[in-house]
Amino acid sequence: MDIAEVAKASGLPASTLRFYEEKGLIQSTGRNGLRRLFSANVIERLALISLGRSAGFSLDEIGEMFTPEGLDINRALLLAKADELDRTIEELAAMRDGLRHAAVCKAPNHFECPKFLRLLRIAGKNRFRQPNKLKENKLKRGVQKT
Amino acid sequence: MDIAEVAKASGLPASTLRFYEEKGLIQSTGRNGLRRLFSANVIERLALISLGRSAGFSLDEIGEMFTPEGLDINRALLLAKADELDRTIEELAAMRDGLRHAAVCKAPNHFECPKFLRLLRIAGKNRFRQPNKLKENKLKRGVQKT
DNA sequence: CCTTGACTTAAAGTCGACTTTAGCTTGTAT
DNA sequence: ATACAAGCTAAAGTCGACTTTAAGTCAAGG
Repeated sequence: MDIAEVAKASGLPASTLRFYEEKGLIQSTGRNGLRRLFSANVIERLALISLGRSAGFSLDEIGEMFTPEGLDINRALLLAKADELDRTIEELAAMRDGLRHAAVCKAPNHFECPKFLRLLRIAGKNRFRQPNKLKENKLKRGVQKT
Repeated sequence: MDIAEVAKASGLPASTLRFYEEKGLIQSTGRNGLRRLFSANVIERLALISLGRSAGFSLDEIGEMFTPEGLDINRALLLAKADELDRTIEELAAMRDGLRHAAVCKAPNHFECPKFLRLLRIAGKNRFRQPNKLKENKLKRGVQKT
């Protein structure tokens, strides 16, 4: 299949496919002139990559999970990520509760509110970040070059 | 207090404090020569900012919550973030379960495993990202300019 | 008075995952 | 045979939140 077909089947733009190939995450099976040719199983591989990304793996980490023959799941790494997710989930849950409290708390100064102070303590422990432009990108991507 | 004191009290590097001031998130009360002077309440403000970051707010969003007089918590925004966190937590939990399953699943091809396929479906819905270099940065920061 | 170390600024650099651009090349349809 | 849409490459740009760098200022201690 050519790159456009892969793009359509995987939902990823061609630029991303080229980028992934350059990174060694997928391979093309050959060329027809200049044009890359892919075998159908690249679709599964891309699904795996998307999955990994969703689970919080970096592209490099995902790359390390693949062996020449195919995917070689590193079980220890999976379990470590799962544990990491557990910790993240706990922190996010605490934050969520704190936010809901803050929204109704009527203490004039939040620093006098014990719940708020607890929240502050939790927050101090860790910093994580989330992007906030993902949907926009998805939308743009869908609309691109109509 | 001068910037070094604020840095120490807040745990943030001076460069970050200047950056936040430039962004309008904090203000200095004046100067002693070139040097910024801060009033003590900037510490609380910084705690609030760190809290917001931990809860997933962007600096711009945090900025919008402050009014000239101080902080003016936008309750609707807080609740919306809390709901967003709920959704994120659900997805992360599904991912975590999927990872744990994948680590023990012995199906030769994961695409034949229904649990795995369900995971794939969930992953397809959303993409979120997490950084992976935060601790390193923190460590480096502690060691800097010994 | 002079050194010095903490502070200042503006501008550039970093990180990860891509996207965009500019300028070519080519398979395919007419 | 020729046009042209679709592919190609290398390089630069983007986003957010900072950090780093280079070059300059200056208050305070000796």
